[in-house]
Amino acid sequence: MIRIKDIAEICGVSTATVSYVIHGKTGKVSKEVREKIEAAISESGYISNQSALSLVSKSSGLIGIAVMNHGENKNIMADPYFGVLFSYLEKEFRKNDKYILVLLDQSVDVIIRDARRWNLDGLILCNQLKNMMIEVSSQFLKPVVTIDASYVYEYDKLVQIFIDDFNGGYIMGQYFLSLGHKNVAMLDDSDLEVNRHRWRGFRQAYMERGIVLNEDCHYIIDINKEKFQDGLNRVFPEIKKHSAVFCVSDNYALQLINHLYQNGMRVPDDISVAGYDDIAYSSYSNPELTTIRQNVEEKAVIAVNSMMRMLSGKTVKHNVKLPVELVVRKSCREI
Amino acid sequence: MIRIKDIAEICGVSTATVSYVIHGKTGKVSKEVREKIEAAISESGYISNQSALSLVSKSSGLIGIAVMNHGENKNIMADPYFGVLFSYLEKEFRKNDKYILVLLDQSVDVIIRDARRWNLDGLILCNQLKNMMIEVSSQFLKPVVTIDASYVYEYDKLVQIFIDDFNGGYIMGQYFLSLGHKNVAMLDDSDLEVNRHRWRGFRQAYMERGIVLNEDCHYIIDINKEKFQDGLNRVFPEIKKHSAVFCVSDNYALQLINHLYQNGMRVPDDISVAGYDDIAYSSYSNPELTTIRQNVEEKAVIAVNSMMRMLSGKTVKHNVKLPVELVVRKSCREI
DNA sequence: CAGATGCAGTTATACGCATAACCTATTTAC
DNA sequence: GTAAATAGGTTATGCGTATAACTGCATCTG
Repeated sequence: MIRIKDIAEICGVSTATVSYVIHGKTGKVSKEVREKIEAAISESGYISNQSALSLVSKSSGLIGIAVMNHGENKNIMADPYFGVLFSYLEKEFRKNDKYILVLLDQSVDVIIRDARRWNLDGLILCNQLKNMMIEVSSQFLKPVVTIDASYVYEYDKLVQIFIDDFNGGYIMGQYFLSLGHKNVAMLDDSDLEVNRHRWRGFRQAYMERGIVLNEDCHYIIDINKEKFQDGLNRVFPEIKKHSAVFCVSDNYALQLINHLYQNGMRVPDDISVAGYDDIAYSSYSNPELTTIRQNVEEKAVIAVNSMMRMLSGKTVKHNVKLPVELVVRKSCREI
Repeated sequence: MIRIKDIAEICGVSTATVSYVIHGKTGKVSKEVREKIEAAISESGYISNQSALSLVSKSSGLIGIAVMNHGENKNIMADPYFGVLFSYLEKEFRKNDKYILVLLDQSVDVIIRDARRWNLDGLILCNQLKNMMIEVSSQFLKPVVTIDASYVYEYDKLVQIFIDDFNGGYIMGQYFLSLGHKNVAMLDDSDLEVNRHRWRGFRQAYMERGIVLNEDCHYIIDINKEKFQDGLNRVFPEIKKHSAVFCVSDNYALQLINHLYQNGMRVPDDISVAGYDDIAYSSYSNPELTTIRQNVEEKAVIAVNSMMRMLSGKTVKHNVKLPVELVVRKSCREI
C-alpha cells in the first residue's frame, strides 16, 4: 500500500503539502512542487485509503441499499426488476464516486446499526413498509431515498420516489373497458401501498363508466402468510370466472397464465390477463404479456441525484411521481 | 455517535479496558468491571466504527463482488440468476460478519483500484473471462473466489467454483437421444469457457452413439458483437431445421421459443427446445421449460466458506465442481 | 522604513480504535 | 522470607488522512 507519507518522502515535502495537492487547494503549493507531486501520485498509482478518509472526514462514501423481502418463501432478488434497479443505482452512484453497501432483508434495528457502523452517508430504501420508512429515517438522521413508496410523511431529508401507480391501474382499467371487459378481477399480493394505488386507479376507471368493482373481485394472496402458488390454487376457482384479470406484477401474471393453461384455458382466447412492471421476459413470453411499463433507469437516476443533492445541502423535491405507460401485447383480447 | 471513549468515561475506566472487553481478552478484566462495561455497551447501543477498525486492523470487513457484463446491449443483472446469487452471498457473508461491496462491469484496473481504496479483504469474481481472473488475482494478492469459471490456473489464494457443465451438456445430449433426436443443434453465445464445456459434453453424448456433431450445428451469437435478437434472426432460418435445440441458458431458450411461435412453429410439437439454469420463470413458462438445474444456494455457501477459510489461513479445495441435474418439463418431446 | 499582506510551505492535532508495553498490588512457589 | 508470577488495570503509540495554526521570507503600502 502506498500512503501519502510515501509520496511526501519521494518528493521531499511534508504530507500536508501532498494532501493539499490531492484536494486541489489552490494557492498553497507552487506550480513546480504541485507538478512533481502529481507526477509521483500517478506514477506510483497512489489511491487514498477510504477508511482513513472516512474517519477523518465523517463521510464514508458509502450508500446503503436496503431491500426488504415480504413473505418468507419469496426471494425478491429473483425478480429481475431489482437486479436492474441495482445495476442502475450502482452505475449512477459510481459517477458520483459513491459506493453501494447491500443490506438485504434486514430489520430496522439492523439497518440502523449497520448504518452507524459503516457511517453510511445515505440510505436507499426499496420495497419497505411505511413504518420501516418512518423509523429508519427518524433514527438515521441523514438523507434517505425511498423507492416505490408514496406515503404521506414529510421530512426534510427524505425523498420518496414512486411511479404513478394510480394511473397505472387507471389506464389498465380503461384498456380493459375499451376491449369490452365488464367482469374483471385484480390479483394482488401483500398490502403494500403501491399495490393499493393500482387497485384504486383500476377501480376508478370502472367507476367512471358506472361499474362498481367491489372487494369480491379483488383477490389478495398475502405472501406473508402463504406461498403464492398455494394462494393461487385457493383463489383460482373464482378468479377464472372473470373475463379479464389485472395482476399486480408480471411475475404473477405469468404464473396465472401457466395455471390457466394447466386447467385447459387459453390466454387470451378464454381469458385476458395483464401484468405490471414490463420485466424483460414479458416481451417474449407466450403469449407476450400486456403490461404497464415504468422507466427503471430514470427512477435510479432521480434517486441518485436526489441523494447527491441532499448530501450537498441543496433543496430537493420530496415526492417524485414518475409516469407509467401501457404496453399492449398479446395477452388480452376484445370481447 | 457513541465511541469507546464514551463508554470508558461512563464506567470510569480507560479505553483500553473497554476495548479488551469488546474483544473478549480474558484475564485482563475483572468480572465486575467487565459486566459494568458490557451493560454500558448494550444500554448505549454502542457499535464500533468500521473505518477506525479497518484502519487499525488492516481488514476492512468488506468483500468485493465483481460481475462482468459481456455485450453492450445486455444488462446481466436482469438475469434472475445473478439476483439470486447475490442474495445468497449477502446472506452467507453476513453470518460471517462480512459485508458486500458491489462492483458492476468494471475493468481490471478499476477493480484493483477499488480493492486497494477500500482495503477489500477478498474478491468474488462472477462471469469473468480467464485473463481478467488471472490479472485480478495476481495483482490483488488476497483471497479470490471465482464463480462459474473453470480455468486451469493454480494459485494458493484462488478458489474456482463451477458447475459440472460438461456433464450438464452430456445429460442433455443423452436426454435428447433418449427422445430419438438425431438432428440437433446448440444455441450458444459468447466464448465463455463454461459454455464450451456444455457444448463439449453435449457432443460427447452423441459421439458415444456414433453421431458426430460438427460446428455447423453449433450456433453462436456473439453478444459482444451483436444484439441477441439480431443474432437470433440471423441464425433462425438454419436453426429451425433441427428437431431439437439445446440452448445455453433458459433466457435464450425462452426467446427462441417465442421466435418459433411467431413463425408458426410450436414447441414441442414442431421442435423441441431445452435451456440451462432453471430460472424461476422456467417452471411456469408456456411450455414449461426442460432445463438443467444447479443449486445456486450451495454454490454461494461454498464460495463464502472458501473465502472465510482462506481469510483465516486454512487450507481450501482450489477447484470445486458442483453437480447438475436434468429437469424434465414440457418443452421437449419424443419423435 | 514599519507594518501589513501574500506566498509556500511545515508542524501539530484529531478522527476511533487496538494493542504492546508498562505499572502496581497481591498471590504463589520453594 | 524472598523472588517470581499473576491479576487487573493504565499509558503510549500508531493506523492514513485532513486541516487549523504556525513559520519564515518576500513584497507591497503609505
